[in-house]
Amino acid sequence: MASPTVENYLKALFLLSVEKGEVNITELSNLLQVKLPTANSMIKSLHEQGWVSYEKYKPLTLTPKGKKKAALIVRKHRLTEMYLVEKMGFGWEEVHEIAEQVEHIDSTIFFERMDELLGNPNVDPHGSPIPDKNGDMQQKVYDPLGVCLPGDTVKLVALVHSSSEFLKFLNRRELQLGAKLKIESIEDYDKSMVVSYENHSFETFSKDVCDALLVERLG
Amino acid sequence: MASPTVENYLKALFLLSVEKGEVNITELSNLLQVKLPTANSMIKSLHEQGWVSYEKYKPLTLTPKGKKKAALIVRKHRLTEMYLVEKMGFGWEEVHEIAEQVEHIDSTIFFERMDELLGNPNVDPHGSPIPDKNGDMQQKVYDPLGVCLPGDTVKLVALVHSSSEFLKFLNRRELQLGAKLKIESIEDYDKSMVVSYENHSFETFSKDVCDALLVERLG
DNA sequence: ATAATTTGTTAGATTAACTAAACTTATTAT
DNA sequence: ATAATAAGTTTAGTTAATCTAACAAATTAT
Repeated sequence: MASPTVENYLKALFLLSVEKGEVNITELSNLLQVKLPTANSMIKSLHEQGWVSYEKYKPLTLTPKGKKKAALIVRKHRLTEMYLVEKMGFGWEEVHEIAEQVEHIDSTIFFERMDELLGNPNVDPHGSPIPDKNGDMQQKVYDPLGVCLPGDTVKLVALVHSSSEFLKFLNRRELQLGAKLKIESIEDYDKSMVVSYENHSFETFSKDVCDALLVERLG
Repeated sequence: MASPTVENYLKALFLLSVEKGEVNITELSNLLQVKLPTANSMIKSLHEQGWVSYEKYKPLTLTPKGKKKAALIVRKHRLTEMYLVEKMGFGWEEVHEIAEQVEHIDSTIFFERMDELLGNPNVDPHGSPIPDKNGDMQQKVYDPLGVCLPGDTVKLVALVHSSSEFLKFLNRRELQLGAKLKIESIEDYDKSMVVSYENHSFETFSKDVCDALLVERLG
């Protein structure tokens, strides 16, 4: 029905609006790696097809139909990532590129079977929520590690972004989702944090890293 | 690199040349469900890109480069079918459509992992050979059940074609690859065969069906 | 308030993949 | 041998997705 290209535009609009609220065409074209006029003319066509609400020079919004469609693509993407990690033994840093392609497969039974074999997961390997079959996604709001205080004990539950560089950085430090972290101290000068977890004691994480780690307070 | 469309043309050329030797553009356009001029102009472009040898009004052949490329697409298709049946619990009649899409995924690690998890299979769920990593495919020549004689005992090892109607027909009769068949008798009038296997005694198969079942003689 | 910058739009082209219609070459049947 | 049919080719045109270049509107900074 919708081409992979159209699906990618819808997904990008969805993800941008989840993280920033408003979406403008420049951001969209950057994310999709196309030139501005390309995105502009595509937006016109998405508007004509009822996926997007659009007025010249105004920010973009998905229509309910567009939002649902987009959420279901995100669902396919995140289910695939989970499947690749859980059932095929891939690392969390390897799955994005593959899922980028698998998400466009048009087969209800394929993704339903994945979902079933995984036991209906509600988060992907990076802690991002998996929309349900109706396209509804409950976005939990977590604190970044960066707002916690010395002495706090927290559990790592999700990541703000999942670039493969960041994921490899975490791999090198053996830090995984679910890990219990204790904040030992905070360096006042640069806000870097010293934390302990599992068999890592007194690891130092920069402010940048801390702001990308989403945690749940314990106790 | 090559678009899914180009990949589909190469795969079609490969499969047609395996089963018929020569390939003409009309057959190709029928298989791909496009009009003759569409196939014609694509063939010109495949020729210019070095995938296909082509002279006006002459039958088509893949170049070695085209043949290897095509075989590796067939490899991805058949590995996927095997994976879907063995690891995801699909029936052999459900996997073709999904594999038609998955075969275009560009990811070496993905298909290598599949291959590994499957234990490097050399046939797909319909008994068709899976080309190796170099694109080499050894096509075994099997007898169709239709040439066997009363009293013969044979093993079902492959199918001539795998339309989902045919596969469902076999499902209804609980006939699977690997089944040992005993030929009880042949009806002279229409060449239909009466065979027994597993817990089915004296099932009748039409000539058409017998010619589509590939077997290996036992003992 | 106006100049500078950023953001968005339009116009004009290109490429890939497709079509219908018209035409040509090859094959087959009488 | 030639007419009829089948197969293949060319031409001209469409749509989706992209681009560059030029221009217009909106926002920001002085």
